[in-house]
Amino acid sequence: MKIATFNINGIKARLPRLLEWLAETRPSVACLQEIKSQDETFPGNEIEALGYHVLTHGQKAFNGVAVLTDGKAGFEPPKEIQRGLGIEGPKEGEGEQARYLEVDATGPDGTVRVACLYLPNGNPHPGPKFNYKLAWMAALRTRMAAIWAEEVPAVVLGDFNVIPEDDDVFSVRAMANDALMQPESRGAYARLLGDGWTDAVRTLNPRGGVWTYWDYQAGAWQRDHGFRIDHILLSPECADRMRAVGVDKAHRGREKASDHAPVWLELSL
DNA sequence: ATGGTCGCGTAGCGA
Repeated sequence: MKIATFNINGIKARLPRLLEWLAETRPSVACLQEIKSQDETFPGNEIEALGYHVLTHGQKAFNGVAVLTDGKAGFEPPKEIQRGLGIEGPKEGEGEQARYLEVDATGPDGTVRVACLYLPNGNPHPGPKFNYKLAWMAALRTRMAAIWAEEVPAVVLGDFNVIPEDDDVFSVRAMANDALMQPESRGAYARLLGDGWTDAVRTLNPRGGVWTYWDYQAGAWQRDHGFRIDHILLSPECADRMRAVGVDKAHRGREKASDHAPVWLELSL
């Protein structure tokens, strides 16, 4: 089975590109971030027409995540396990932002726990938004420990908004003050790996230089000024079954593209 | 140091 993550940066602007990507690459499970839509107005019908089941966790205008499963390939609708991590947004009285959706994905070859996440950006640093990011990462670590304890095949993936190492960014100097690569952000990410989770995308090149995001500004795509912030973490039950991993880089170069490229993993399960 | 570009929703915030 193939499990993918794609920060689409707005479903209203991205629907044609999303449908195209689904049809061309046909992931068994697709995790979407930044749908920027409420559940009621998410265009599920057009995605279902391709044979996908759709589960959304959205909010108005910002954030929002979704999980799709390939009904045509014999996958059941995503079975919801948990939405949200119970962390209040950084603004007073704002409530919780829509950033986490955990499901069981069951297909012909078995069940995988899939946690789709959109981690807070955390800029500007320092400040309340950065503190919110760190609190969110602490809650994520707690939740991942609970998943670990279930000893099920599990994949935790999405836009982590963390550049893990210096060789995961086009220029350390250009990004030095960004929340995405502060020592606290990196430390929290490193603790997840220290807990035993495998960074699947890192295996593409252990020396770095793999990008999943290119800014819209300053000709970043044309200059290949990118960085790696979309990650796929595997429980031990999945790490042994990893068969292939990749970045659909060409999709970043298309008309009206997202600023992220899709990232995927093939499991022998 | 600044400005550079998008999306949502239709001003200004978030990235």
